[in-house]
Amino acid sequence: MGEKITIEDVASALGVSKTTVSRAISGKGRISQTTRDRVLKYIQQNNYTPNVVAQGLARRKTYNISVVWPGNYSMVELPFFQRCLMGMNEVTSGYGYDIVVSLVAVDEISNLKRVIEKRKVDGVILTRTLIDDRAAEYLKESGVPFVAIGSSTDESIVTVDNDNFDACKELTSILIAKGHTKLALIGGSTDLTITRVRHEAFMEAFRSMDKKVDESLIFLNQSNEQRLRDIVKQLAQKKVDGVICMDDQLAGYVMSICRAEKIKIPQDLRLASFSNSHMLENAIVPVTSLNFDDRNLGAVAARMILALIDGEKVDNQKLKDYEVVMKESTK
Amino acid sequence: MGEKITIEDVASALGVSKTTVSRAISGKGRISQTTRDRVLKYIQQNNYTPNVVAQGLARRKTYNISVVWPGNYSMVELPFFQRCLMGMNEVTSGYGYDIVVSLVAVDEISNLKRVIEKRKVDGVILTRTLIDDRAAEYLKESGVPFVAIGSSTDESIVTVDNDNFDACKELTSILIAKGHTKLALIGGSTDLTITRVRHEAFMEAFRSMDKKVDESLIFLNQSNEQRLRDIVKQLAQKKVDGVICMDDQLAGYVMSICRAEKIKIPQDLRLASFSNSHMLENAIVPVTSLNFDDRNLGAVAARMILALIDGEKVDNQKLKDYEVVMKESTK
DNA sequence: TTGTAGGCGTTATCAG
DNA sequence: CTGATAACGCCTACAA
Repeated sequence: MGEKITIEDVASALGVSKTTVSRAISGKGRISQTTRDRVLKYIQQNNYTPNVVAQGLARRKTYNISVVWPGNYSMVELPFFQRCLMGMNEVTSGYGYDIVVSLVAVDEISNLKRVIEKRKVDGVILTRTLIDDRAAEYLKESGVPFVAIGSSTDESIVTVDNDNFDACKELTSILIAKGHTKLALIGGSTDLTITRVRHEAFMEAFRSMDKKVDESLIFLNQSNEQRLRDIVKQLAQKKVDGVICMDDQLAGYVMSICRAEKIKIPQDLRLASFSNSHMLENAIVPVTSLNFDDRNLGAVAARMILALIDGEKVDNQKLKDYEVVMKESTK
Repeated sequence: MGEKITIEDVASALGVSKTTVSRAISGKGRISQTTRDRVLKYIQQNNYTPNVVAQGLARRKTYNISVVWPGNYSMVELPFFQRCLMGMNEVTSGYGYDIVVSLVAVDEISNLKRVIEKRKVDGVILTRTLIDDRAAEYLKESGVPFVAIGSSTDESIVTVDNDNFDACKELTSILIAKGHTKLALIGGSTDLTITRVRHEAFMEAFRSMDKKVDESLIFLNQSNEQRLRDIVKQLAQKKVDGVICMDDQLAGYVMSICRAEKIKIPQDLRLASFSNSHMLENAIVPVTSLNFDDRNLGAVAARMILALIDGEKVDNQKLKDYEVVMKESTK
C-alpha cells in the first residue's frame, strides 16, 4: 500500500514499453485500440497514477497555480477571498490543477518569490491590485503568466474584476436621486486600486447628476476605529444625509459607533456599503449595499490563468453581475 | 530572463562537476571551503535556484503540504480556517514549504485524493474532524503523514486542538454559577466531532455542579434559520435563562431573530457563543463568548506535520490558551 | 576533496 | 503501430 507503482512496472507487467503505456494514457501518438484498452484496464485495476513530479520535470509543468492573498489579518478575514477561492477551485480542479495559497503583504512578497523561483507553479492569480504593486512588478519580470483581480494602469497586465466603477456609481446615484446629496464617503487604503476606483465612481455619480460633491466629506485611508469615531460624530453634527462605506468592516464600525453615540440609522444618518457580506447580516439595521458574485469572479480568473498558461491570448474582463440591494439603512 | 539556469550551467561555468555544486549548496558531503565559497558566490550573483521539481523527483519530496478545508460555503466563511492558515503559513514558509488548499466536502474528497494520488504533497493537515471521517480514513490507508485539528476516537490519528471541552465547560459553568440553570444549547451538525465535544462539555458542566440539564432544551443539527425561529420563540415562551450557541453564525441568527421577535437580550434572554469572531463585532449587544487562539493552533499543527514528515514521533496536543469573555449579552 | 555514473518517473524524438 | 533512447534537473553511492 505504501509503495506506488510506476509506469515501468505497468510496462513490464504487460510486456510492452513505457512509451506505449505513456501513449495509452495521454492519448497522444498512434496506438492500437486493443493495446490501449489493455493498458487502461490494467492501470485501472492496479490503480496506477502517474507521478506528477516526474511529469512535471519532463513537461516543465507543475499543475499548480498560486493564488496570492493579502497576508495581514483584517483583510484575509473578508469573505471575498474565500469566495473567490471556491470559484477558482471549481474550475482548476476540473483541469487537474491545485491551488497553493501565497500570503503576501504590501511590502513582503517572499512567499510569492519562493514559489516562483523554485518553479512550483505554472501561473499566478493576484486577488487584488495595488497602486505600486511589487507583486505584479515581480511577476512581470519573472515572465510567469499571471492575472490580477482588480484593475491596473499597466496595459500589459491581464486583469479581471467586478465592475466596481459602475456598481458604486449606481449605488451613489440612487442615493442622490433620493435626495441625499450631502453624502460622505469613508474608505480604506488608497494604496489599493479598488479604493481609488470606488472613490472615482462616487465622484462621477455626482458629476453625471450635476450635483456638487462636498470634498470635505471624503475620508480615505481610514482603518482606525478611534479616528472613525470622531469622523462619525462630526458627520452627525454636520447633519449629512448619509455615509457610504467602502467595505463592510468600515460599515460595521460606523454602525457600532452610531449605536454608542445614539445616532439613529436611518433617521439621523443613512448608511450604505459598497460590498456585502455576512458581517452585516446580523446588523442592527439591514444595510443597503452592493452584491457581487465573488465566486464567479474567482472562476473567471481561474479560466483566464489556465488559458494564459496554455499560451492563449486573453483579454481583460469586467464582470457586470452585481446587484444593488436597498435596505432599511437608507430609507 | 525567461530561461532558468541549471546546476549544470553553474558547474560548467565554474569548471567543476554538478556534484560539487550540489554539495556546496546542500552542505552535505566533504567539500573545501574555497570551492564552496566560489560556488555559493556564483549562484548568488547569477541567482540560481534549484528546481524544486527535479529535487522532488530525486529526493521524493514536494515541499508542499495540503491543508484541507471544508468545501461548502457557510463553513469556509468562518474566519477560523483563515486564521489557522495564517499560523500554518508562518511556520511552513520558514522551512521552504508551501501550502496547497484542498477543498473537500463531507462526502466528496476528490480534491484530496488527487493531491495524494499524484504525490503532490508530503503531508496533510485536516482542519476539522468528522465522526465518520472519510478523509482521515483515506489518508490512513494512503500512508501519507497527516495531523487532524480536532479530536478522534481513533488512537492512531495524530490530533491537535483547542481545548474545546474545558473551555465550553467553563463558560457553561460560569453561567450556571450566575444562577442561569435553565440553559438551552444550540449546535450544528453532529457529524462534526466538535459539536459532540461541546455538547458533552455542556453536560459535564451541569453534572459537576450537581444541576440537572433539561434535555429538551438541547437542539443540535441546526442550520435552518426558519426552524431556528420556532426554537427561539419557544425558548422565550418557556422563559429559559439563556442560550448558548456553538458558533457565531448561530448566535448571529439567534440575535436577529430576537430582534425581529422583540425579545430583549439580555433582559428576556441571555446569549453566549462558544466561539468568537468579527461576525459578532457589530452585534446589537456585545456577546459573551470563548476566545481561542486559532492562529497559534494552525502554527502548532504545522509544526506537527513537519515533524511527522521528518519521521519524528509526535504526540497529540490540547491547547489551553483560550479565554472566556463575558459581555453584556449575559448580564 | 572531487568527479563519474546511475537513478528518480515521465515525456518526446526517432527509428523500426 | 511500437520500442529504444535520450532528455528533464537534481541527488548520491561509489570511485578516483
